[in-house]
Amino acid sequence: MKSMTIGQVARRPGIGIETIRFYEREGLLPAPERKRSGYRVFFEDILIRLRFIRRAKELGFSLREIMELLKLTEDPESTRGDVKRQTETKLADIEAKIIDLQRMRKTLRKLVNECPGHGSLTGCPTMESLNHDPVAPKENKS
Amino acid sequence: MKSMTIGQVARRPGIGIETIRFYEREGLLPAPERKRSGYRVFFEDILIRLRFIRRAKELGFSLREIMELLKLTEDPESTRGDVKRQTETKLADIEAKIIDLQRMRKTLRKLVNECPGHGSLTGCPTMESLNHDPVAPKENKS
DNA sequence: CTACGGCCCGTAGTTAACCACAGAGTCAAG
DNA sequence: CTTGACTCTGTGGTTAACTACGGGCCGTAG
Repeated sequence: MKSMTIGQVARRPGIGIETIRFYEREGLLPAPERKRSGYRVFFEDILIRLRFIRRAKELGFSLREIMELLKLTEDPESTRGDVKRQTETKLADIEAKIIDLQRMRKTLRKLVNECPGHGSLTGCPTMESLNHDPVAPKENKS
Repeated sequence: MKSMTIGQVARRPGIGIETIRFYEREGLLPAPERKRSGYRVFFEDILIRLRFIRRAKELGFSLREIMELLKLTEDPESTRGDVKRQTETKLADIEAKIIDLQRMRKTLRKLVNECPGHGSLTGCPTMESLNHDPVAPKENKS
């Protein structure tokens, strides 16, 4: 088992030393072993953990949600159904966001198309629209 | 000209008194008139302003960007081209976000479909995937 | 042995867009 | 005149996910 210092772990692109300590504080990483000096000692498994976290983030999971997922892996009672439910929830979240953004896109496209792109601002269709047209409300909360 | 207090302005759904003061501090609203008592005095035009802000927010503009837009309306030199450019930029931002989310959606859908939804976590395809599969990286920056 | 880089901890700052609160003055109804 | 609702300012807190910093050990190459 070759051990690593925090700096060696962080050397892998995309992770800062501070981030690792932050994840540890937040409970996303288990408290690592320490040398007598207090230096953290890491092994291969930390890399797996960090990769898990990074990939889940790429999929839109928040750190809080990732922690839920990680807790599942430690609970022998947890099932694939639990994981599937979380994934489905996140999928639904993301689909809602897409719909939201598509609505914005539609309106913005209309504005761009209507805009002559020259002339003074007086009567500018885009500005008029912002002043008067109702716009589909943006949903909130992730 | 009927005047309003800040409370009467805020009575319109969706705006808090604190928000109006916040917008004022941030320069999104002009400094209003005051009574000798110090009370702010508002007129109809504030409602237009607030509506403009709300709609631009619904379209995904940040307050900073909205301020840019508002500055344009006050600069006689500004043209529709200026506004169009901002709108196009925002449209591009939003399209990028949509693509990003669509990529996440695709992966999550795959995970949900592969998931049997029952059984222990050992060998759960979703967890395996998070541990091992490369996932298309999420773009960052708004 | 000394220098220099690595690591420790705790605290605080960052961004966005607010929300909350304390303590004080104001306004209007009765 | 009193009461209760409203408003004022200024400051601080919130959430998310880090990032930075200061002061002080640790470890190792030369």
